[in-house]
Amino acid sequence: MKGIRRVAQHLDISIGTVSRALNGRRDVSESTRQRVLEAAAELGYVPNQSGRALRQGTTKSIGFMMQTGRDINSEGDSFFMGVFDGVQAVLRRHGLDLVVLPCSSEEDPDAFLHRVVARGFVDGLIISATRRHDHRIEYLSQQHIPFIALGRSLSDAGHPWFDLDFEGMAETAIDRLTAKGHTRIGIFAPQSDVNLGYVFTGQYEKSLTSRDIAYDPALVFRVPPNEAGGYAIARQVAAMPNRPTAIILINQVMSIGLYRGLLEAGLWPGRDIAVIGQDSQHAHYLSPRLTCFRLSLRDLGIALAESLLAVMPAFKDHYLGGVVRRIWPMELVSGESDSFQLGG
Amino acid sequence: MKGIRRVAQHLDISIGTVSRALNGRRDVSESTRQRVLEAAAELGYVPNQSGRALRQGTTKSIGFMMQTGRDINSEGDSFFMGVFDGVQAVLRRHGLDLVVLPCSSEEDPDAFLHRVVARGFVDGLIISATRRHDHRIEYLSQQHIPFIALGRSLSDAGHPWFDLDFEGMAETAIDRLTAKGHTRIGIFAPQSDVNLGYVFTGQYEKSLTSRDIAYDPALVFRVPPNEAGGYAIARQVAAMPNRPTAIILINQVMSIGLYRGLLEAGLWPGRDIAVIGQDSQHAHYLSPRLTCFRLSLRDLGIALAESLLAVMPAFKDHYLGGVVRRIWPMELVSGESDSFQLGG
DNA sequence: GGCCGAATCGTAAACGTTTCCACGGAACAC
DNA sequence: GTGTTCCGTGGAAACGTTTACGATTCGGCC
Repeated sequence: MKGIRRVAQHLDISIGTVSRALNGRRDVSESTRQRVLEAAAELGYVPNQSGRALRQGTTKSIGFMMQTGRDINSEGDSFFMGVFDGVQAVLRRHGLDLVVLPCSSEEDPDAFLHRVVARGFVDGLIISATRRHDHRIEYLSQQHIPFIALGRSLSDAGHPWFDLDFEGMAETAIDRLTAKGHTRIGIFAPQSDVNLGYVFTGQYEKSLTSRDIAYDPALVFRVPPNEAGGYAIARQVAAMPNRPTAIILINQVMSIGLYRGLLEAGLWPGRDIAVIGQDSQHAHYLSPRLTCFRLSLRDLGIALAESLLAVMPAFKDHYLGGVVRRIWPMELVSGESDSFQLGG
Repeated sequence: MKGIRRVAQHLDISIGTVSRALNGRRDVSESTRQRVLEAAAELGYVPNQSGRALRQGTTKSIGFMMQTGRDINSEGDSFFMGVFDGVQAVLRRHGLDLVVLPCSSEEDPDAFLHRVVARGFVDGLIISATRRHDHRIEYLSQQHIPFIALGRSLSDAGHPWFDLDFEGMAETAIDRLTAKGHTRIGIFAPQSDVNLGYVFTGQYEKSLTSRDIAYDPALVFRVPPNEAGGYAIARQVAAMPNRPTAIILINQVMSIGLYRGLLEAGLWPGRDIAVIGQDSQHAHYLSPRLTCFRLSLRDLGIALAESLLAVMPAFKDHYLGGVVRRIWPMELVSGESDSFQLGG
């Protein structure tokens, strides 16, 4: 005798009553509910996931699809760990569980997602590494699976998304740099279809032209979004005849490579060239100290999970009906890497 | 009409036949099998996870328990992403899926694991952040859940584990350093119950005494295993009257903090003090270049997954019966951070 | 022709849970 | 005493799948 039957038999009552007692329904007397709870605890009974899911058509778990082993994600692996912590904390409070689903580099992301959804693995989804043109968005919208995309996309199906405030960061950084006399400001732009910060490059151009500074395509560096990319930028910059006087990298890890490349070329951040980057556990230990946009990953995870709940009809208290679009503000913290006045 | 019934109806055959055809049983004619496969592909049918799991008592998925938001894991968050990639690749080839289960910092790991197991979420488990005394090991052994622990533990229940070759690293590093004249060699030791490299400290002492070098407890630094810990070591070292001439850090991220601390104190790695660390995406961009133990995370993940399969009776072709204990060898690659002869 | 075995396929039970429905009894109003 | 309501409980159906088992067909062989 296993499962719910065991505790029912132990108390000599029906399994229906046990189930009702445990699920907090009110058509069961308070005395039997107490006895059931005790017995369940004593026997270490926890409802079987498959049975419950099969019956109620809900798995009580949320999937977080990520893609491993590709340069897409080098945005910062540590990025995810912090986010998971926040997401899981919120979900637990609502009786949900977070299951992270790594799509290996050998598998097609669309096929992977299809498998996950069709198998009925999860009640809702968070997808990351959103691409500018992303089939997953159309698919999930069409299948009516509650989901939220981490990162904007051009495949806008009126779907929910959550993204960093790239516009704000571009404007803030450029405002700060131009105030110090900089006019030649280099940035990183995504190479492929990865959406990573393409909003940023758009705002970059706007912010420049609104200040009557010419937009120079040569200052937009197309490299992979990882340490190697940062290093590559430094090498290119060092070799330029008319090099930029400042560089903005909206990415957690690129500054590591950039620093190394600059230092090798004899260029000191904060003295020979200004650098603004993004905060991370590692960047915090760069020297000279990096001026960067701070980011609490856990708080971001909390907001992300709440945004997902807001598009899940099953959660009436959080449900906001339609589509959620949330932009996460960032705060600039001063370091030494941009602390000089140009032409002074 | 949903699920398997739909494709059965579509072909006007019974659901049993459909199931058999898809599951590769041989009591179904080859012609109907082909028709079933076509129809399934056309209708986009994928067996429902809950139904299948309920019936066969197996979920075809492997859990990877990790703990987020604690300093335990700062061993390197990027560590896991690479490992996941390898693990998932192997599992897929055997029809399994990897689900990563993040235990948030707010939840008790033992309770978390109990919930996962009792709910029948997974067929097997990989547990990380193994502690020296870890209830999870006893629990899983007792429940007869196939699992493997990433990291050794004193709670040795004759259970399967997988760990880095700390003995080899200690011996190699000390051999290399003593050959260059070093006798005062500092190392990092775990603070709490985290097992992180406690094997290393043991071998460290052995390797020293076998070379007639006195073991000095003052050279064993108890700090958190993250960037801040590395930084703390540097500060302590700089302030010591009789400071070590070399430091070994068997951790992916500590060297980042250590470098910063040393440089702030005017100590140059590779000139004033020797440093040996562990490879990582970030450490690769330290300057001067870090002498470190290289590690392919993906390959480690592959070996880890194969080790797990070896303790799962359901996989007869890989099953090795009893307990698996596997030590992952590491290779030292020379950098500049220890490239000087002492007293030269 | 009758019988047997092999090859295919349909039927139905089973997995563990939730939930609808019905039933019995108590309480209450008439 | 009868009817009505309400509460608590048991029984059974249902979720979607796999699989043991039985049924059917067909060919071959005596």
